[in-house]
Amino acid sequence: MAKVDTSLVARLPLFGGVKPEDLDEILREARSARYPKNSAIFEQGADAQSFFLLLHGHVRAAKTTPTGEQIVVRYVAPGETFGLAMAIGAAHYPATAMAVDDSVVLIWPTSAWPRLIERFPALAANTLQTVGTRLQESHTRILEISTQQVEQRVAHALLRLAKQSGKKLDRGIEIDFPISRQDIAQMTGTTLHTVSRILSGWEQQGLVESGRQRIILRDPHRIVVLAERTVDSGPA
Amino acid sequence: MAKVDTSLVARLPLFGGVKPEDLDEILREARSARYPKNSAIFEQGADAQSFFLLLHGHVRAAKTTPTGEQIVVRYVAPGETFGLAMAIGAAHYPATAMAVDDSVVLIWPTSAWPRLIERFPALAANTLQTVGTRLQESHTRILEISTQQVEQRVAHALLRLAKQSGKKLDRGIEIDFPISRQDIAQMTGTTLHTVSRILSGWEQQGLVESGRQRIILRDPHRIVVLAERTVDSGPA
DNA sequence: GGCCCGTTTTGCGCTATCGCAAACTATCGG
DNA sequence: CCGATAGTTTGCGATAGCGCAAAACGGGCC
Repeated sequence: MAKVDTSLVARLPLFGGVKPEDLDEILREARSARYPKNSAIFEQGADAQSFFLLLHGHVRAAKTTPTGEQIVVRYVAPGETFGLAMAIGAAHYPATAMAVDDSVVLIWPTSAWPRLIERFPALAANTLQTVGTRLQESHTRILEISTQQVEQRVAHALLRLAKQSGKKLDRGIEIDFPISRQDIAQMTGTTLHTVSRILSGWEQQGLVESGRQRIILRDPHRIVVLAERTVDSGPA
Repeated sequence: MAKVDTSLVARLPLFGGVKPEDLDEILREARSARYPKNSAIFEQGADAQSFFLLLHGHVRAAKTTPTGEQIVVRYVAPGETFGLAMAIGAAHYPATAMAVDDSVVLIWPTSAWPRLIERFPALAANTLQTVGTRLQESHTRILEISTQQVEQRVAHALLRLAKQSGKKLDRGIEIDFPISRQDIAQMTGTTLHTVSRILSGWEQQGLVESGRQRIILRDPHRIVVLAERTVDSGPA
């Protein structure tokens, strides 16, 4: 049913070690769907009926507290899976997924997962690998929130976004999907006000160029320096 | 070689869906070892030559920054695995593991993992599950550090420790391994001073009873209330 | 072309929490 | 039994970052 080009997805880590003909079979179980910019893909707490592979676009996964505050768990880039609640044995999605750009995804029913990993054990191994990597990143993030100041955390966050979804311009590297100050605040455990102040400062120093939901790193190297700078003071 | 009683480990989540005779085979690949209190099991950055299953005792996994600050990634309770670097495709341990109590572990060589999961796919599925669960917990922790104040975070941390490794006393619930103010600070992203102040306060209110590396929750219910309390003020 | 709405910027006072320093106190080894 | 050591408590000043409020700014829509 899915008229997805096999060759496009064959190289993804998820399918490493899977034979081409098997890949066909796996893909046959999926359907594809398009989500317009700013549409919800699934909501935190909803039944985890499907899991997803992002083909085009960008998806924001965010977790909300009972009192309404949000954090951005991650931005999903093309080629990555999301909504893997079932792999971890959860009946409900632990976060909300929203397309931040027009996005195209492959969708498998959660119910297909047990059969898939039984027939294709490499899937489980590959998924374990990516989930494990995310766990590590998550720990790194905890380490940063716990030990660094806001400016450094913002620097790290932007550098990561640039690496994951940066678009090379001659003026610098642009994060190639819409992202607000608020979003960055939710990635770094601070407020949009503080992020705004920081970016304003950086803009004056020529480190970044930014506007409405748009950020260009003009001097990535100096931002790296900022990110690694130890707490103590600047020039005496 | 391992003279471990099969029945003791058969019920662990890791071995769910594994036939008893297979379990024998798996265990034959492991050796067991004893680590005295405060001895290191592996160091962050070292070659990930083994992975572990904790049988008795308690292990602290901590991550260190280049500048020496630490955070506690988690406390490992009996029956849990740790040091799974290979499952996530890492050649080196991303954290340091230390026995906080005299501990007994099963040790498999990392090199055995690929073969094990090939022969026993349930192992991969089970591990995926536990790693996924840890990922979720990790996200919850980020959410807490980002949105709650220190007192609430400490409350949550203690409640979790109590649930995971609490020993029922008639005076309350005791966390049944040695844990310092510093440790709790490293779990909650604060300083030992702040933790000390908070616990002192709680002690006066009869919420806890604590001493040197020892904490008893005397009134878990009221601590739950504290943990969930929204930021704003107390009684007017 | 003008209006409306979501985003961003910025000022300002406030405070939770840190950081340092110093005193105190269990616990363990001898 | 006593001293050394690691952990804990507490005071006090400093401050990074928050929270509120208001203004400026785009950009798209009609």
